Amino acid sequence: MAHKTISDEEMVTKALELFRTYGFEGVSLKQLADSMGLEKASLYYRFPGGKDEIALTVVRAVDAMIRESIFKPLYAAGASPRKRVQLACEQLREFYVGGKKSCTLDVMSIRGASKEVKEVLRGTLQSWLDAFTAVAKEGGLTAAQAHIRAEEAIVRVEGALVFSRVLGETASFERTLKQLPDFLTVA
Amino acid sequence: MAHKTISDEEMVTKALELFRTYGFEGVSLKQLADSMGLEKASLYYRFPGGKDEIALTVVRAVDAMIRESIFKPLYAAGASPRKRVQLACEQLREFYVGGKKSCTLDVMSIRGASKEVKEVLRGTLQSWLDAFTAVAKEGGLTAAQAHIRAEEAIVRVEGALVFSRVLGETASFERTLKQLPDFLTVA
DNA sequence: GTCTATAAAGAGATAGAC
DNA sequence: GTCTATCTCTTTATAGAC
Repeated sequence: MAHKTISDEEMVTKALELFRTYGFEGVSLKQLADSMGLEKASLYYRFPGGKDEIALTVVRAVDAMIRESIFKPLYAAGASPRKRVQLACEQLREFYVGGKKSCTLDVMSIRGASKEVKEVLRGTLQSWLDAFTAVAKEGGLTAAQAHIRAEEAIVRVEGALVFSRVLGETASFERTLKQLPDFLTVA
Repeated sequence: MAHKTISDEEMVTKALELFRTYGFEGVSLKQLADSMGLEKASLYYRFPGGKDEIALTVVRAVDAMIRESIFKPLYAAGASPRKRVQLACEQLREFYVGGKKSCTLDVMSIRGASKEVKEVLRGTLQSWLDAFTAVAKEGGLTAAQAHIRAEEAIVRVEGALVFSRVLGETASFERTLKQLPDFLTVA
């Protein structure tokens, strides 16, 4: 066929890859179009709002993705709280590719993206906090303790990703993930 | 006078403020010039390499700044290791304005900046790691323990800054700083 | 050492053919 | 649903007056 076809899902995947690497301001419509095998104008057919709308779609997709693969299993009964955290860590490892890829909460929260994008990021982080808090409570921690541990757990993951990016290593990210199951469930 | 004058130091201060807020790609020469009260062309007189050179100057200045205000006091005898970490935390609080400002290690390490910039960031982080490790050893931790604690301490600071930025709060940053003196010196 | 003016390339965005 | 063509604005960068 003369015209390229690419599913919405693939478009979001390509866009996510670019945004998480170069940040919102660091990605141009040409880069986005090239990565999808389309012309710039074609992107406006699917995303009339341009780059802002693409970015918003991406962070919403990431939100849905990790809600499904990480937060939801944390609430699911059937396995022990510790085991569920362990599972969540495996998903985190996969999403961040062993610490080699940055977090959209980090790179997309640098000023430049729209208010809507920041609002989505805020919601994602809050849900992450809630999920970690819930599982920590179930693990036996007090409500206050659970909240603090949840916050610190996320802080460590985000910090390890920054640390890993700057030093070009992944050991700190791996060590951080290993700590989480006990950190979130053992008083 | 008809022509504006601004010291190199003030230029770097203005540029740092912009870069740490908007990231490398998010800052234009016009923004830089405006913030300094100069025309774009005037920036090229002082920084013939353009934006790349300005960014490099900024991260080098930050490196020198925190080397002097944070790392050096950590090595200075006279106070207990714990007290020295406490002092370093006060400097960190000041530099990050209580958690309201981002870290250049974070925002400038997102792809877009030059290799030289990344190399400087890497050096700054390594020196930070060394300083925290040294004080932790002095505090009584084993070499292996000290290194891990140093790494984790930095991870927590960087993570708390990201967390604070996304949620628009500063409590997590403050809590993180409060932990550091004991975390780095008590086995 | 800073300015005005301008070049050249790239950005986001739209119109209209197919 | 994607294309080519084009528009406008911004970006980086340079030339030359003062």
